[in-house]
Amino acid sequence: MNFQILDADYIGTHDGPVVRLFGRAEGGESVCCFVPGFEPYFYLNAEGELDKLSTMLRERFDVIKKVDIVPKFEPVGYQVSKKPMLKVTTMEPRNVPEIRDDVLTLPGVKEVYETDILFRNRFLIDKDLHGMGWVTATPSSNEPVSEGRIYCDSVFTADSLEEIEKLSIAPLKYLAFDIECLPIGGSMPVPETSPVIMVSMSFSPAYNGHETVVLVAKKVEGIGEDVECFDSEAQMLSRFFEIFQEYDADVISGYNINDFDVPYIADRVNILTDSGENVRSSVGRDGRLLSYRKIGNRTMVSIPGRVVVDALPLIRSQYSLKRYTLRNVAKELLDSEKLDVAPSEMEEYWNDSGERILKFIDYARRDSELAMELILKLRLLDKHIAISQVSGSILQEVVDGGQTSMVDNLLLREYGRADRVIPPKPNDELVAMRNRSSEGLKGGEVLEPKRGLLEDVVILDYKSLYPTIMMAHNLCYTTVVEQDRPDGDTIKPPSGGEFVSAGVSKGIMPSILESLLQRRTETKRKMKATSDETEHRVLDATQLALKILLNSFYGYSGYTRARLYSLALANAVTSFGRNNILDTRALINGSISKVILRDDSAYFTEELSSIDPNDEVVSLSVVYGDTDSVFVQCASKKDVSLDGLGLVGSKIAATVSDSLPDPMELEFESIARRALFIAKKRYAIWVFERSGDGWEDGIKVKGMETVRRDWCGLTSKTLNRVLELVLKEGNVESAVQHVRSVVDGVRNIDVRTDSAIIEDLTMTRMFSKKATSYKNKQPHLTVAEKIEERTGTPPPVGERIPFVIVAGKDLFVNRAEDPEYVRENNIPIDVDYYIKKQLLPPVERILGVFGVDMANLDYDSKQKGLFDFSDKPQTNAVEFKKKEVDVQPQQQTSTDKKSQSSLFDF
DNA sequence: TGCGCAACCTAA
DNA sequence: TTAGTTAGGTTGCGCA
Repeated sequence: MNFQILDADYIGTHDGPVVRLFGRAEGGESVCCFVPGFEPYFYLNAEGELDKLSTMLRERFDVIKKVDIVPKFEPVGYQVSKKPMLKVTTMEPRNVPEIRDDVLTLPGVKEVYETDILFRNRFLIDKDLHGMGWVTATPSSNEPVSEGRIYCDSVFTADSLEEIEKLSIAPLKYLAFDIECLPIGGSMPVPETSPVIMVSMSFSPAYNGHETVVLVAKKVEGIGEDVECFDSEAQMLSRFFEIFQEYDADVISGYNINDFDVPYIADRVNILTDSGENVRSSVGRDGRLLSYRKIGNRTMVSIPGRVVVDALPLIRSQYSLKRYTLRNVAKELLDSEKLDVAPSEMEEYWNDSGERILKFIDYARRDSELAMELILKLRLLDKHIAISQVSGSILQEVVDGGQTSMVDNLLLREYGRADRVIPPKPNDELVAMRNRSSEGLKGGEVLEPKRGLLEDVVILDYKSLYPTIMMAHNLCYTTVVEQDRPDGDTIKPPSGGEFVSAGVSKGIMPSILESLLQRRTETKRKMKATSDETEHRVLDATQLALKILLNSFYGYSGYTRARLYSLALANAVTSFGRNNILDTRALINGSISKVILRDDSAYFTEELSSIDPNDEVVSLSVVYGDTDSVFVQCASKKDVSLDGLGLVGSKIAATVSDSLPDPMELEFESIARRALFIAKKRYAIWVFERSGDGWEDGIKVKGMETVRRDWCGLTSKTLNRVLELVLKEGNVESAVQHVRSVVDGVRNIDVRTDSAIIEDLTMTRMFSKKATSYKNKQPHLTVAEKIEERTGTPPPVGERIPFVIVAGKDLFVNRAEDPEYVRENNIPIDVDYYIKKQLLPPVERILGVFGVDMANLDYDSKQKGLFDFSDKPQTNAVEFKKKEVDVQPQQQTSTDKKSQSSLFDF
């Protein structure tokens, strides 16, 4: 039987541990496959006589099943040869963590390795199986080991198990749910007092013909057949769990279920059970009851055999939004409206027996529908499924965890193959030491931008810079020269240290990266070849997953909580990177310097015997660069077409790439017809990218206020318009006019008549830590406190808090207010703050390039005297701009070229 | 007025 | 038993 591995765990039996693989088969059946016979173990590094130690271990610990002497490399450093270590096999997986500390106290024992690998991961790694990978299993005649009912269509013990190559994804079943609770007096409901009154469920594919089902804990007349009514909350919840198990979903979803719905239901079940009701909350494929664990601030939910996917954290990490309420997310990402009953009105709606209760039911239904839509329409899981397949981690681990677990997984696999052991995760003490001992990790190089408006800038970037550096220079934990001296070449990074060359010993990490890169290239090739849309999507997710993994290794190496942490390695990578971008700039400015365009080809001067009058000579100069990118300004006497600039870009890319070791590669990315550099990491460009045979244009903004969530929408919108006018139309005058009209509008805001404007004046900031650990007061903290005063509950840490600044004499931070409250109470906002602090400074940073200043913009300012106010600000601005431009020689040419175009056409 | 600091968010 | 990294700009505030 073939099935895709969704989840894995193990159970203990009197014959030792038995692994359970849960999955979904090609034909659509859910599968639970038992695999006996795999044993837990760890490694031990000791000095002295290993035979004696081995005997001592077996005598001392009766949970040790056997001890073998195996040759292994230590985790870090180039080593000429392996050394004998002990492989300790225990009876039960839990024995490994139980005895690891005691084992360390035995004489001669130096270190223990791989003592904290979850048994299911150990199994998957050793058997070369992967999360979301397909396996073919031969069912055994043996009865499946059973600890009670398994909620799967097919349950069997496997004689043999092997991974198979298969691109498709099994027909997964999704269930999204959402609960409604009855708040007492309009405040936040708590399980101790507020019952669950409705449960809304959405299914994909449908459940008995229903896409949604709503369960209601009271009798209601006039409902449809997809609404079920119950006499009590307990009966309703029992039905929920019954449907849950009957439907047998692979993916359990909802919005904020991890932090709210799941704990709430679990708590309610306990409360109801304590009061004598009978609710069995069976949800696992092994019948496990619904439960959750609090780890620090976060709630972890796991359901054996299924994957719990809360849409909220996924959306938080994948989309940059001002707010992550379901209402806002639905509006921004699905363009659909969430329906709501205000908490204060809920009781009224609930107690109604007519239209309002029906409305309430429909609203509830909508919430689980939206969660399902988010998962399916935004394809939130595709990337995670691909990462699971590529890294080998179980899907739940990929969804919940970060990059560490995927890198761990890949490293464990390859270290194992190369007979190297891996240390356990560092304890807090070691982490503290690593953090303390910091000579520090230096990062990427950011080139000083040439500020102002530039034209014809070719943008190039390094393809996977850090991974390719690691490959090119064989940088790895396993190649760093520490204990043994190599007999052969070494590589000395600019940061210091020494690594053996690939000729001496190829590093494990470079090998992993190479195979990931190769797979990515292959996947992209397949993508181009296929015409099947589903296949294309799967391949696209796969290549993206490969890219994410490629880029995770560097960060891991400099992460103090990583199993393998090496400052020498991480610093080697970035130091090569810094040198590389500086060398690239020198090469382009220096020996390349000019490119000549002739007959749709690009040449260097030395490639041509003479310069023809029809040749276009393009002079190059690097005007900006950040870590792995270079922006090259192209100056020419004549206008150069996009295709011409494309040729220049490709010529530069090829030339620079040729000068670099494989597989480092500079790629031509795009062309900015106009580019405005404000500061490092802050710029806007009118960019043209290749699209089929032609070019596709757009405006790209980096780092400026338009893309920052702690600035108000009014600023973003105004700035975007200004950038568009300046970059696309070259029309500074219109930009100035636009800003003036906006400023005018703000001056005349009357909150009482125009409460919609509040939306545009709202800023948000993340409530990033407990209120007590803030050293300084913050505007969003002020609002958080006010909300707590008003409702009794503060917003949770991690939430983005919206606020506006209201009029008054007090300190800025104290005048932050909840926008909702401002709307309801018609509180006047601080018009001056919005003009002087929100609108004008960012605008001035842009228009200042053309000589426009505050006085030109805020012409209606009541404090005219503060600024050097001019009679004819608009003319002033433009004349200044013209002069500015004329002063710069690079732009002299562009002025000539474009003197008839809109830039100076006024 | 200038400076240092905390806090935020972004680029890569 | 959580969590890849550093570089960099901007703001508000308290203080010399």
